[in-house]
Amino acid sequence: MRRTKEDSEQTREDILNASVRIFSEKGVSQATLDEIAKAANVTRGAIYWHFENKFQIFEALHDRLHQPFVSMILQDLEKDHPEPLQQLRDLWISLLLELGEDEQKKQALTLFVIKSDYSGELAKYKDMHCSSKNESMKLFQRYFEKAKKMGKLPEDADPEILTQAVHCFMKGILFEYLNDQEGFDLKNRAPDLINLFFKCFDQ
Amino acid sequence: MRRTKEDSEQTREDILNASVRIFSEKGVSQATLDEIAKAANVTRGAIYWHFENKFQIFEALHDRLHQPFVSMILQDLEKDHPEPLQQLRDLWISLLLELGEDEQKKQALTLFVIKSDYSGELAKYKDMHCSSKNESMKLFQRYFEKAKKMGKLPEDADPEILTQAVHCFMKGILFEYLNDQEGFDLKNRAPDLINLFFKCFDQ
DNA sequence: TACTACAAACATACGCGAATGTATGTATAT
DNA sequence: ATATACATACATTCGCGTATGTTTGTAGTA
Repeated sequence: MRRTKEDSEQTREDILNASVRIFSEKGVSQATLDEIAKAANVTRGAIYWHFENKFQIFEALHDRLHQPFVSMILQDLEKDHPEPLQQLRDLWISLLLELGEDEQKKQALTLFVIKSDYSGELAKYKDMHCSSKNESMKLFQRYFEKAKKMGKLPEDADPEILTQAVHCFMKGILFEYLNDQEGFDLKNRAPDLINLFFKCFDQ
Repeated sequence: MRRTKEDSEQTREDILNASVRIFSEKGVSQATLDEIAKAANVTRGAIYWHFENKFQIFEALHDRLHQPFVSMILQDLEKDHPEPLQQLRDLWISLLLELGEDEQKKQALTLFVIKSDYSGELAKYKDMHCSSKNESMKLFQRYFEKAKKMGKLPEDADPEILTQAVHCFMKGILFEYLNDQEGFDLKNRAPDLINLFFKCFDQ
């Protein structure tokens, strides 16, 4: 049996990695702790040592995904790009292209976008997820506000509506891609789709 | 106890209506047959009389939603509208506005767009759902093909990509609205969002 | 440095409730 | 009279949480 601090931390990571895989495949409510344990090469005892229950794992996974995402956008916003709309467009294209290469991220996004219906026990976490979404939406809105201040947008353009539109579009792309990864040629289609959408804002 | 044919059919409908409500609230896998039975004022015995199991109810609900939708679009396509893009835009706006008034439809869409993750036992129905989606996407594509033939679109415009874009956008709007109906002012926002998107295609 | 005691880090075993499917009972329309 | 249209009763399974057992790192002591 292993018992050093590093080993323990590794076990925790193993459990999280197994969980995101199982959760994304079967949904949180359909996944069993025994299944996760087997996938992580531990027993349910180990899981209960590190987490209170299935939903605490879910919460831990959410943090692991969301926090880096926010700080990444914040970092991108720091740059004083001369064309904020182009910057946002490029950000989304690269995000989608990176996603196509990162199995872990795909699993995590599948979990939080598609497979988590936030009902029953998960309802408690809906607010958490909603406020995360609003947080990142406000960040995206800054791109449009920047653009408007720089005169890159029509006078009557409403940054809030534009943000909502982009957000819906991206959510839809993510949803469709994650739902049918083979049928959706992300690598070739993502740039076209995004470019098409951002043409709305030209002039 | 009731036992005429009409009563029996009414019981079946009661079960379906209760199911779509419970399913949309808690997700298919979290919903129990006992809960559905109570909501329909019957016992589990009645459910097992009319359906094999929970998933047969799910399948029956899918048909009840999808078939009218397809025939409605087909009917709309029959009209020889001079501006197919405008026609599609108006179709979507009215679809969304009607949705806001129709609690049953909201429940059904919530079920099939958000709450059904098609994993586990539901995996069998993913293909069914996917082909339904492709079927309606091909119908939407016809609007763009019409428009292109009429010279209402640039030469290099690809109807398939346009269709995919619209589809992603609409899915995103639906998703966001259904996920947070109070936070999303569908009645006021839907026209703005759709109009914004369709401006991509003007010239 | 070696020895001890304790607690960390799990594994194993147990009991429980909840949901499912089926088997059986029953009233009534036809 | 019989099959329909259910209601009721029963058995089984499955997953969860907890209680308990076991091993080993590590801190304290001398």
